[in-house]
Amino acid sequence: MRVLVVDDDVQIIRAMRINLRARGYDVDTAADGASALRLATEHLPQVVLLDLGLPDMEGVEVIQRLRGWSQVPIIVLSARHSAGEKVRCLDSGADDYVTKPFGMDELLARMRAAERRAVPLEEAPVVRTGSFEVDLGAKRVLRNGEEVRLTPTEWHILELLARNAGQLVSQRQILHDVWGPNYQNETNYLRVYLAQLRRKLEPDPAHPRYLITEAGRGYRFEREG
Amino acid sequence: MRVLVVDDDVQIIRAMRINLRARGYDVDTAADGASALRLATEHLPQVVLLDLGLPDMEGVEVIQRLRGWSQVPIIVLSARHSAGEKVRCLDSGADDYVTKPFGMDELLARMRAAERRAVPLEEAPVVRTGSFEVDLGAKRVLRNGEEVRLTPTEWHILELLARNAGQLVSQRQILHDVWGPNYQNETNYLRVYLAQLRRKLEPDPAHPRYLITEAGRGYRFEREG
DNA sequence: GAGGACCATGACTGATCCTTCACGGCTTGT
DNA sequence: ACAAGCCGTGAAGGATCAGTCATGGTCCTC
Repeated sequence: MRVLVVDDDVQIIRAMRINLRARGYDVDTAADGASALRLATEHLPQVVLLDLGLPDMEGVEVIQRLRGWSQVPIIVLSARHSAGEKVRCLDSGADDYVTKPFGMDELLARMRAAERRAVPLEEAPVVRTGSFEVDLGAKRVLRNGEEVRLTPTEWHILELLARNAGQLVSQRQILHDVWGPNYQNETNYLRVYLAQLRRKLEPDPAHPRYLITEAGRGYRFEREG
Repeated sequence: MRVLVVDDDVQIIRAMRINLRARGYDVDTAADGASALRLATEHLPQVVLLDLGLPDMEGVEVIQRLRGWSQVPIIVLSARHSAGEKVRCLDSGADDYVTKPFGMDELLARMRAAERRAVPLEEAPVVRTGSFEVDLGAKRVLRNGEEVRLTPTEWHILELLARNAGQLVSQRQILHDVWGPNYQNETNYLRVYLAQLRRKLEPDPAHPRYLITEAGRGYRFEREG
């Protein structure tokens, strides 16, 4: 669940990032309207928390430009209690308007409410190869139409590689993403799990076509065999 | 555009009725939870404005019973500033929570926001498997043409899985949806209830074909055996 | 107040998964 | 050719997770 936090106050950004991370959100942050709009197009967050009073743009303008192409829930955070501002934001397309100071619990509840009724816009993110397909939404892998059973760790690694299909993912990055920051030297694990993934997915596990090793650098998910 | 105003204060009822009428709404009013629920079923309002502190029923209960069959936007109006109350209402299914005193303009803007994103209600889908069918609209399960009796909790879990048929649903998500945010570690419950569901629905409960466990990941409703 | 339905909770057993190690092949540089 | 890394493979112990059964509690009905 990805959330985009837009605020020009570094303190707030930090506090929000910590709080939201702890609740299991992936957090993007932006300090101005332009980078907010860019990040929104790149990462497609499921919720946007928008502070008013950005340096480069009116809040209403950010809302309108987001609404130009996206239905993502927007929750406005603001210190201004002006009723007119609330009405303008809500009528521009914001979903909710919370005035500072607010409790984190309340904000989280409002985020859940917004997510709950969000249009399930989903484009089906499925990564296909010549031999199997990875359904990132359903969290499952099909090979010849049959489901392949993966363990949590196996899936975690495969998902990471598939989301970066065609690109090299470094060993450090995999270890960090899957096992956390304290396992960056356990390249052992990668060898074991990559072997298991190949055994389950590759036509000829001894000569991988899709899960490619780049010696000393990392691994790469290749779509075309 | 019909709106249902629920409040036990005659003054407020009158004021709201006048204000909303002037904006072109058709207004129903109820002074307690029971008549609110009855009016909601009879007139199918497009928005519900719900005051807390009704004489006969907790606000959360009204929300839950409405949500049992309706997706109508619910905006809670309350003099209580307690954060816990807000969280409970929002997590029970309320769309917004406005604290008194509030400006009429703000309320109207929030109503417009709620109406805007209200989904035109979907047709009741039925999820079929080789052994039974789940009627999400009628909230019941048929097996060999006969109704299977499910307890509320069993149904809640089955409904969640069936709505996401084919997709993996994590344990956390089920626990959060069914028991609330404070039960995310009670994986015990899932084991017990999944066993009960299998006993009632699976042809061979010891070897489930439709309610699939993925160890460490979650559960999956599988349509095809 | 007796009974039944439903829920919460704990204990036990079996299954699954993770970690770790050992060994051998392959590549690279000297 | 040899040594040193790096990688792939298989297997074993221990940790974690799931299925099952049993128990006590609460609420509602009769």
